[in-house]
Amino acid sequence: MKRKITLKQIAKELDVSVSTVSKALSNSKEISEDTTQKIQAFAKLYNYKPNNIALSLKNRKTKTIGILIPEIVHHFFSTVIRGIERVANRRGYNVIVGLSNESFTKEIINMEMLANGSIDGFILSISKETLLKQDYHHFNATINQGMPIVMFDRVVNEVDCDKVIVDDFNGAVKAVKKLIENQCKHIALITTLDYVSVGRLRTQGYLEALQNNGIEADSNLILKIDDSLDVENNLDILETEIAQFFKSNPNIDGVFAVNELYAVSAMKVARKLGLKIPDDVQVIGFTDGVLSKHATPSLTTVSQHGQKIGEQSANLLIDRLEAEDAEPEQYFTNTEKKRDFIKVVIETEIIERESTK
Amino acid sequence: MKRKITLKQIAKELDVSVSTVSKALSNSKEISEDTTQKIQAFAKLYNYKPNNIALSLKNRKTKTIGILIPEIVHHFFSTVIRGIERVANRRGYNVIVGLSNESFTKEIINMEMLANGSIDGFILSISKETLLKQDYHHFNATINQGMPIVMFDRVVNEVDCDKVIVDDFNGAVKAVKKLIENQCKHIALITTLDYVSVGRLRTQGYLEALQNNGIEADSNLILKIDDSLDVENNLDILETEIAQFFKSNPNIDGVFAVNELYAVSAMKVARKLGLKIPDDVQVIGFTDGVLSKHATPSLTTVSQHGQKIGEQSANLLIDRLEAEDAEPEQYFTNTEKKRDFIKVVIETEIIERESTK
DNA sequence: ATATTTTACGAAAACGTTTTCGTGTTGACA
DNA sequence: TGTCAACACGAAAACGTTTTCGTAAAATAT
Repeated sequence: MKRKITLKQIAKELDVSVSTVSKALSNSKEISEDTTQKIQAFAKLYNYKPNNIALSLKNRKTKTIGILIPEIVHHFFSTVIRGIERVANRRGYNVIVGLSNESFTKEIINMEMLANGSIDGFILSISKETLLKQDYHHFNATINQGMPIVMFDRVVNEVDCDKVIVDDFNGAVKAVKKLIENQCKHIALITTLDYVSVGRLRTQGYLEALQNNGIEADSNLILKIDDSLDVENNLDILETEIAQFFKSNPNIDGVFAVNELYAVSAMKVARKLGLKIPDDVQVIGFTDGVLSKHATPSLTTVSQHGQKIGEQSANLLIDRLEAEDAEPEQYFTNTEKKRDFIKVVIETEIIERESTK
Repeated sequence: MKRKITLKQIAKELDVSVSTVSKALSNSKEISEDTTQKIQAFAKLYNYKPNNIALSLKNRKTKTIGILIPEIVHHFFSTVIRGIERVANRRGYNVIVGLSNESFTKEIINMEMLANGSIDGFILSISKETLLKQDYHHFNATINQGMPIVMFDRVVNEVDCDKVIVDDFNGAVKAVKKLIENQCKHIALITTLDYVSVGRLRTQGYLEALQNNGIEADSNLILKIDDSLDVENNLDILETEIAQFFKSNPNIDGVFAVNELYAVSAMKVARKLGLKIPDDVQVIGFTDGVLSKHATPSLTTVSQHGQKIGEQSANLLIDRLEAEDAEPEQYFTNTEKKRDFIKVVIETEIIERESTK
C-alpha cells in the first residue's frame, strides 16, 4: 500500500526542486524539454494527481457545492439533487449533501459544519421548522461571510439571494382550470397547513382558478392536513381524514391535491367508497413522482421539473462563484459590480393520465 | 461583507503570535489565564471557526465520506444515503455524493475526482456497466492507495473490502415460500438479466424455494426483463411484455418480482386481464418503497432495510478509518494488525399487505 | 547572591500546492 | 573580451492550521 505520491517526493527522486516539478507538470516553458519529459514520465508512472485539499487551501476555493435539504428520501428532492450534480459535475464541481431532516437546529449545525471552508456556496431548501420559526439569521450570517446561497422551492423573502422556484400558483390554477373544463362542479382541495409557502401558493392558485371561472369557493371543500406529523407512517390517519371528508361532502366530483400522496390517498379512499375514477371523481395531484406514474389509475399531475430546478440552481450558483472570481477584487465596494439577485421561476406542466377525463 | 477571520488576523489584532492564539483557543495551559480570556473573547466576538481545509491538510484527513451510487432518484439508494448521513453526522463526518449514472466511465471519473484528497474513504454500489464489463481495477487501485472502501448491495468478490449486502437469496426464498404456503401452484418469476448480482441471487432464491417444496421449476414461468433500457420511461414495453407473459401462461396464480416496479406492473396488467388480486393471483415484490406502500392493492414485499444498510456501511468505514488512525504507524508491515474485511448481511423482512392472502 | 525551575510566550516546521522573484550559466553580439 | 539577453532552474512565500522546541523572564530554591 503506497500512499499517494507528492510533488516533493517526485522532486527528491529526480533530484530537482519542487517548483521545477510543478512547472514541468503544467508544461511551463520555463523548464527545458528534457526535464519536462523526464518529470512527466515519472509522474505518469506513479500516477501523480495533485492533492485537492492543498489546492483548495492555496486557491481559497474548494470547487464543491453544499446542498442542504430537509429530506433525501423524497422524489422531488432527489430529482433536484440529480440536476445539481449534473451541471456541477460538468462544470468541475463536487457536491456535498447535508440533511436538515426538517429540523431548525440540524439545519444550522449542518450549515456551520460546511461553511468553514468546506464549500464555496450553498444550494438549499428551507426546513419546515425554520419556516415555522421564521428565524433566518443563519442564512444571512452565511451570506455576510461572503458565501453565496441559492434557495430553491421553499424560499423566503427575508433572505437576499438567488432563488429558483416552482410556479406553484399557476400550476394550481392550471390544474383546477382543467378540472373545471372537464365539467367538475364541486372541486375539493386537499392541502397542508399554511406555513409551508408552497402549500399556501397552491391553495391560492386553487382559489384564483375558481374565482376566474365564477365559482364560489366553499370552505367545506377544503381539507387541510397537518403534515407536521410524519404522514408516511401514519397513512391510516390520513386516509380516515380523507374518508370523513368525502362522506361529509358527497357532491365532490373533482379533487386537486397539493402533493402526490394526498392525491393517491384520495383516489384510494374514493374507490373504497364506491366512487369510480375518473367517471365519478377526477383527481389531479402535484409533483410528478413514481406514485403518480404507477398508481392505478395513473394520476394526472402537475410536474415541477425538479431536475431543471436543480440545474438552474447550480448554474446560478456557479455563475456567481466564477464571477466573483473574475473581478480581481472589488476596487469600489460601493459600486458593487455583481449581478443583482434574481428569482427564476420554473414553469409547471400538466401531465395527463388516467385520473382525469 | 467581512471574510471569515483567521488565526493570523486575531494574532495581529491582539499583538500576540499565531501559536499563542491557537493554544489559547484550545485552552492550553501553556498560556496565561489573562491572555486566554482575552483571546477567547475576541475570537467569540468575531465568530472564529477554524478553517476545515487547513485542518484537513494538516491532519491529512478530511472527515468526509464519499458516496458513489448509480442513481439517486431511487427509493432504495436514497434510503441508504439517509442511513449513511445519519451516522456520519453523528460521528462528525460529512458526506459527499457522486453519481455514476450506471456508467463505467462516470464511475471512474468520479472516483478519481474524489480520491485526490477530498475524502477519507468510499461507500459505494457498483454501476451496471461496470458489472457487465467486470472491470474492477479502479476499485483496487483506490484501495491500494490506502483509501478504504465499503461496498453495499451490488458487491463483487474480486475486490477485497468490507461489504454490506442484503440477504437477497433468503429474501427470495422467504417470499416464494410464503406464496407456496398460500396455496399458489404456479408461481411466476419476473426478474432481470443475470449480470446484476442481486437479480441473480433473487432468482436463485426463487428456484431454491421451489425445489425445497418439491415443485419443479418451469422455465416458461420465468420472465427476464432487459433493464439495460430505461424502464421508467418505457413503461409500455414492460407492460406489454408482462401481458404477453400472462397470456401465454394462464395458469399463473402467484408472482414473485425482483423489484417493486415489476411487481406493480404485474398487478396492473393482471387486473387489466380481469384477474383479481389476491384472489386469482398473489403478488410479492422486492424493495419496500413508496410504490409498494401506496399501490392499490398495496403490495406485499420483501423489505431490504436500506437505512440500516447505510448505517452499517458508514459504521464499518468510520471504524476502519479511526482504527488506522489509532495505530501510530504499522511497525510491522507484515503483521498487519487491521481487522479482516467482513461482509455484513442485512436480513430481509416480509411486509404483508393486500396483494397476498 | 546564585542556581534552578517554572511560566508564558514566539519561531518555525509541516501538510501539498502554485507562483513570484532571484540567480547562475550559457550564448550571442559588439 | 566585455555586455546583455535568454534560458533553466531554485528559494521562498502564501493559503490556515497545530505542534514541537527554544528561550527570555519570573519565581523559587539553595
